[in-house]
Amino acid sequence: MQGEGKLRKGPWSEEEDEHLASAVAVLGERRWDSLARASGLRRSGKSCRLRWMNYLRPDLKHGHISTEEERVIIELHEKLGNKWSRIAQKLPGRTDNEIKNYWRSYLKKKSQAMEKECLRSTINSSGNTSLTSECDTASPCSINGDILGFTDDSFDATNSPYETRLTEWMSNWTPDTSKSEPKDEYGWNFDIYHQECIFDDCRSSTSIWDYSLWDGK
DNA sequence: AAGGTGCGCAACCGCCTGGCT
DNA sequence: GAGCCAGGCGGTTGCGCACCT
Repeated sequence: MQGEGKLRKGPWSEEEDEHLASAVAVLGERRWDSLARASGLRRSGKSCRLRWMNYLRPDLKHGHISTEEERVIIELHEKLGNKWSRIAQKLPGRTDNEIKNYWRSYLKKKSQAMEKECLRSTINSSGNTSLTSECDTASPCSINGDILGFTDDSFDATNSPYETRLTEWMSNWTPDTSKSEPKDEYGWNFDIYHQECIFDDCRSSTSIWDYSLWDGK
């Protein structure tokens, strides 16, 4: 298609950013292939669109996801699943890519917390560290070792297609009903995190963000 | 100080969808 | 209705940086 040599890939330079911004100012946010050609940028239309949408758009927020934004993401993900663009529509200034990346790291933290909880429950109930029936029926441990056929070391809960299954599983799982907390006003259950804190005798938090800041020491 | 490891994020890939002819 | 194409979207990869040992 592009008869004028190879298209550039990889990170965008400042000059390219400026060039793209000027082109968008003149031609508008559409016809990205034509825009890419007309601007002289040796980038694909897709690449230009992505760079503009995810980085250069003037209305974008840059920086950490706030607690409130996090709440919205969790709530909407519960309703919509991995519909990142739909979720992003509800968060002005945030991109689908940003939310998707955020969710992946969030999910990773969450799965790690659950593995800890699973181990803790086992230690409490049996006095040793081997997995028992408490963990091996429907927990991350069983997903980890039995159902999906991963070893503990190789398991990565954030990778699809297991991500979806783990998400579904987590939305239903209550690790220890004797210590369960009521759901908050958004219908979200913080059991896992509270129990981690109880275990280390440092229970003071009431939000998942608080937990994510806790480094387990 | 150097090497290893984990994390965050930008960017790419490939499939899907909708509009146009 | 069929085919084509641009754009949209979700999944994945890879790089750079910070932190740890």
